[in-house]
Amino acid sequence: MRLATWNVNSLRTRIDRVEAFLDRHDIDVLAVQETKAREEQLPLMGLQARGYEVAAHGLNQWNGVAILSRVGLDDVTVGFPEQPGFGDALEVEARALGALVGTAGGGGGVRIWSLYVPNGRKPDDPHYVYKLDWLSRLRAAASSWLDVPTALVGDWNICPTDDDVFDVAQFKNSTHVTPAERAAFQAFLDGGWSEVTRSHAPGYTYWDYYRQRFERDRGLKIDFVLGSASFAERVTSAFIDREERDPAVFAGAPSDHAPVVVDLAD
DNA sequence: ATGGTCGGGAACCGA
Repeated sequence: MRLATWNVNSLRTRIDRVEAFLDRHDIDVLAVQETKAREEQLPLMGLQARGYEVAAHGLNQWNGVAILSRVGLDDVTVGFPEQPGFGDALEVEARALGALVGTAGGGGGVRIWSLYVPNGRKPDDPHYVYKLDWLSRLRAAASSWLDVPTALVGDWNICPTDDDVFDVAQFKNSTHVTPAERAAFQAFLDGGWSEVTRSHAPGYTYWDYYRQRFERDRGLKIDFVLGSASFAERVTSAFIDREERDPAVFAGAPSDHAPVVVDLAD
């Protein structure tokens, strides 16, 4: 089974590229972030023609995540109902989703969570506290799935090491690199999760749109796949599709994130 | 320290 995660920065704007990406790499399950689309706005025709269905989708006022799959789906759970939203009480918290996805061969399901970890904005912003609290709640919620094949995939908005930042000095007053955020990420690893892409696919996964950050390879590594033990042992390879981020390779504007692809043994 | 570029949705906010 081939799994991918990709912050697409608007599914509607990017749909042609998403479909081409699914075709190009023969993807079975795609976890997407920043869909920026309400349910009724999802561009489904081309996806359904390719055999994909939306396994899960959730949206709050400024974001949205989804899981697209062409393999059997089962027992889909959506949302994080115990999680309070940030700010407006009417805001729907739905930036973490879980879906149980059965493998095509039938040999046991894999749980895929499509995550958009809150950005944090600035270390002195209330949203930063919210980010840390959100991660703590996610870890607690996901811990019960450590004993089954589970992957927490998506945009973590954390650079776990200095090597994951093009210039850590530029981030001295910024989120993504603070000790508290790194400790929050490390807590997942200490708790039994394994990051399964780094060893196969080193390098950045995100480059800001401005100042030609991609062309100069001044990026961040913030998109990760954390697997439970029974998921991690099935991972055979992984790669970052840098071409998808390269403005010179494909038609139309790229997302600011590159997709990360993971292969699983049956 | 600021600004640079995107996307959404129609003025700025979020990243």
